[in-house]
Amino acid sequence: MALADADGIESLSMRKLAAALDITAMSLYYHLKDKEDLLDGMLDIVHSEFATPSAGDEWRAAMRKRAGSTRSVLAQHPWAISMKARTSPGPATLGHLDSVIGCLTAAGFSMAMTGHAMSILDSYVLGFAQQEASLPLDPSGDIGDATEAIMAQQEAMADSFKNLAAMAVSLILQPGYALGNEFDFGLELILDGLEVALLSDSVSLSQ
Amino acid sequence: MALADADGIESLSMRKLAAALDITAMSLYYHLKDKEDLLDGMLDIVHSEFATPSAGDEWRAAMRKRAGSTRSVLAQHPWAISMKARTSPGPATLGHLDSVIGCLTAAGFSMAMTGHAMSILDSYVLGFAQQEASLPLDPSGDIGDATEAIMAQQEAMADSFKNLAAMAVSLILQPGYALGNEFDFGLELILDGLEVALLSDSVSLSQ
DNA sequence: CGAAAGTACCATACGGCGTATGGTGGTGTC
DNA sequence: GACACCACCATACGCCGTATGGTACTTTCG
Repeated sequence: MALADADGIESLSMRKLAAALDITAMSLYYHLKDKEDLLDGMLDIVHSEFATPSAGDEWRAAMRKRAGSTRSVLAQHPWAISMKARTSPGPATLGHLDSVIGCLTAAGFSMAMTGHAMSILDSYVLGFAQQEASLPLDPSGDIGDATEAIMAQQEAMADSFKNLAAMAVSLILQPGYALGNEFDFGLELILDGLEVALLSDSVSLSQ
Repeated sequence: MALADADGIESLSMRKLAAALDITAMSLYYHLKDKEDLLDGMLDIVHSEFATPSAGDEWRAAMRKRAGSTRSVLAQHPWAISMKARTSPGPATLGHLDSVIGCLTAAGFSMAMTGHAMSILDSYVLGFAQQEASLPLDPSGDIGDATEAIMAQQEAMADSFKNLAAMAVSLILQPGYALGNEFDFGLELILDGLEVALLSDSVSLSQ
């Protein structure tokens, strides 16, 4: 994982991993079935780093914490993002999901509504992490260094893509703009929506 | 793209692509700088398949159409999902974004709110597509074939992951459950939230 | 006309990859 | 003292992306 964080997942080879461990490539195959097996294990470790709700947590706070930690963990291990859509989950992955379901049902969510909530939250956070990872931002989230590169394309865009150009100058290039702010907006919007859905859900159940 | 759709992106090599075109691998390098160049081009074509809002479209309908078409296009080209987070957008990508910005600002969204709306919608749809692609579902979205495999793990899970097991039997394995239904729930929740935000946005602007 | 320039393709080769096959020496057990 | 097991390794095969340096054929132009 240190190698993948430093040089990118595509440059992690069995030979390089072995060299970092002072053994040869083939020795790895005593411990691992194949490279897939290695990646599955790495992904499960990533899942173990996500904040997991404890029994009794208030659901909104728990989901906020989970979303935030997921985002920051995935920012630290960007290679995990595209792998998250991987079949064959490990124990950490399953345990994490289990706690989330427990938290939501304890808060009064029906099983169907729990499924809805997890689907929308997970999709949002995963998608956001992926978009965030694709931007040439420094870790602060500030647009910083990229500004000049964008300004260079600015003239070419002004003709063909007027709206895009307008957004660039009046929003994205403004000092203080950071994609991180967008994350909270969307997350709160979703949590608000879920709260409403939760209310009508429990009403319909109690009738 | 046909090759990537059929056999997966990881099995698309310059040699195989060349063979499919009845030329040799090195001949491709007359037309392409390198393999990255090829992938960038493929991704831009995918972007051109997304439904793009026309001037004057009602924003909710336009965003619904865009989200739905994005989802189905990405389901058809699953390899594009992990590539979507790719720097160096092509003309189709930029043109698409431009139209979306135009649609939202025309509907009364401020530039900041347009940014919020695009961020949350794009994150949600992209994340959902990624999760959808990772599930072993048949194209209908029905759980179908996977049921037996899940049932086999069922006993092992019942002990360690009680909530997960409960969700499996009472929700996911129920006949008629399909992940596709989750998509619409989340999308409408987000659109509702944006509508509320749009109203308070224009109120605060008119004051 | 003939030469130069440009276009589309190709043969060969290099270093890297995942991993199949078949070892090797050290340790613990009965 | 025989045997099994553990952790590691040497060699080799068939892939991969692509650097280098061609080759025919067509178009352009003095």
